[in-house]
Amino acid sequence: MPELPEVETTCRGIAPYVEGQQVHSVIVRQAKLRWPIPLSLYELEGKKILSVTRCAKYILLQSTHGCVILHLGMSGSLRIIDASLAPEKHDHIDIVFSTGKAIRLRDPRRFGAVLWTQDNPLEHKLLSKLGLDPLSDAFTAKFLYKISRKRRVSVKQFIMNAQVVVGVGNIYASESLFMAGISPKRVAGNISLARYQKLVDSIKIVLASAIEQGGTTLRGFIQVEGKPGYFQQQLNVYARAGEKCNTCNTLIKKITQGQRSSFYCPLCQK
DNA sequence: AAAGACACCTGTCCGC
DNA sequence: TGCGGACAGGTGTCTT
Repeated sequence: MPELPEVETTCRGIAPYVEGQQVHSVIVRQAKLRWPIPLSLYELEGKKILSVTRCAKYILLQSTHGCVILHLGMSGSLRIIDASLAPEKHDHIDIVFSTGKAIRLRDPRRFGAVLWTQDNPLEHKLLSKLGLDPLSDAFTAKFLYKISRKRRVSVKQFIMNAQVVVGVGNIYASESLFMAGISPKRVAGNISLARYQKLVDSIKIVLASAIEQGGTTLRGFIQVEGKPGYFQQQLNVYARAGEKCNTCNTLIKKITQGQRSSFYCPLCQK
């Protein structure tokens, strides 16, 4: 699923159908997601949605009295549908509006989450300790350089650490490191400020570009209107093990780091 | 405090 | 065609 660009694309897609709308009903067909769907979610019924925002990879639906905290996990997606449309196998939750439209959550693996809070969602346990948003001005080379000193973890795992920077998942971590010319195996604490500058620039470019393309679709990820994202057409290394580097024709390598696959060009990335 | 292993769950793909 | 195993875009929690 969803890394930051897919979540951002999803937010933008649902916002026009959701903001300012009255919730008619909440339908839960499968309550066993990552955490059980709380019964308090039904408090959303009758409320009006004020805003749709993204915080890290969480989608926040702020209503007049309480906020839905939604996460798509590995395989989740949201669509806007007519509420009368028959649900399919993994369509677990609908939020139905008085307009007759509904948000429908589909999530085969059920690593996603739907929670409800009456408090400030940013103070929620899941959100309060998150690192910087990579698209914010606060996310700078100086920041990465400073907090990486004495860290012995690989740079790839470091930029995937949500306590450092949020939203850089497995695809865009590999892609950003390729663009920056940095090996994913480099130790985070040994990287120079100048190279972190290159990395920060690359992360921002890769993510912004992926958002423009509607995200990456590898295994059926769909956007709100049911279309796929198109960024996979410009992946340089991710899922390309054994293929030729687009820059130098060297074969792309695949290694395992922190139990996740990493892809890189051994010649372009040092 | 940091790093690593493991957990959650289903679908798909590849080799035999 | 069927079956077993590896693998998949995430992240909280527990153990070293």
